[in-house]
Amino acid sequence: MNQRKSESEQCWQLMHEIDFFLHNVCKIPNASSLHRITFAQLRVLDIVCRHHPEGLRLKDITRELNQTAATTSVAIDTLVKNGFVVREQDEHDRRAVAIRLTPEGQKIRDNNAKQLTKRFDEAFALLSEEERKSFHNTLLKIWGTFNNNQKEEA
Amino acid sequence: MNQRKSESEQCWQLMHEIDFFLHNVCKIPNASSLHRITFAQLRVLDIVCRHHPEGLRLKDITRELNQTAATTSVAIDTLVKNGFVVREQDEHDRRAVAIRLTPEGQKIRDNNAKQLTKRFDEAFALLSEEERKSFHNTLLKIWGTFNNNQKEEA
DNA sequence: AACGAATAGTTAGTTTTTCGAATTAATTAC
DNA sequence: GTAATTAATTCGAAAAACTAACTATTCGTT
Repeated sequence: MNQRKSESEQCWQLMHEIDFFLHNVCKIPNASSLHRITFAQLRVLDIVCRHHPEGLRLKDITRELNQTAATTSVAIDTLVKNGFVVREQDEHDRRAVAIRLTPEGQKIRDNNAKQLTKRFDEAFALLSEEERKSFHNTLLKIWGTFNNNQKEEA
Repeated sequence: MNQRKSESEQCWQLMHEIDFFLHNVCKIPNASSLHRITFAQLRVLDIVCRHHPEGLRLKDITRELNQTAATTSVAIDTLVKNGFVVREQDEHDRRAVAIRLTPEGQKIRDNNAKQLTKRFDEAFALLSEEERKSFHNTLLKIWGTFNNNQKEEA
């Protein structure tokens, strides 16, 4: 007989498992297809791609990844080294850099995203548009709660 | 008017969000003391905990993590070093090791689970009954999809 | 206008995570 | 009883993450 668990407990455990599955979904068996890029790098590339062609600042990428600036900076280093993005001076603020996608970066991103997206589609196929939206909203709400609590503790 | 996003794009974003959510919410800020454990390590500890007190073999952990044996071995190294698990000889197969939780490891894991549950409780308190149920159902649905897919592949 | 505070980003040093390949030891198959 | 397989470890290397210290620029206040 399975022991009674609170709804909260069930939920975070489910999220744990889903997160784990998601990362496995991202492991493409035919590894040659995840061409010359790791999943973490692809995520950065994806963020930059969504802001093509204006580009965006390192600060913004850091926020979207919810990571430290140092981590992002190093990640960008690798992407620059591989020729997928470029660092440019921001016109308005000379402290800032603008990260922009190169044609090569765009190509890599499109190729890889296509394959991953296909797998995601299957994974989320059972959700209706409405369900996804509602789920998305609740996630944001919960996240908001956590954020507020954290600030209070600080 | 906000531009209509493709279904794929929404799924991709949902995946980013779940991942982001987990990695931030499940980072318990009280990492001050000896009770320091990373998210990846907690995942291993969680697997071992589910097989307490019999323990389980490195091979099994590797499969559950969907990772290489080398990766798992190194992860176990860290957990052993911190006193959260022990390596023991398997009785039936002298090549194999049995990974078992220590009381200290159990404590860490329980403590973590308790805090996470508390966080979700707080967040859920601000949601309506309906919202909570819908969220839970969606989680179950996604989880179910992944489980089915895995079985098919096997 | 000038000073200090705040912000953007980089660099250095460390630890963790991951992989592939090589290695050791034990077990299974024929 | 030898060959093949399996379980786990080790090594070398890269990526990813963090903190802390640092440079350069901008903002804010007086």
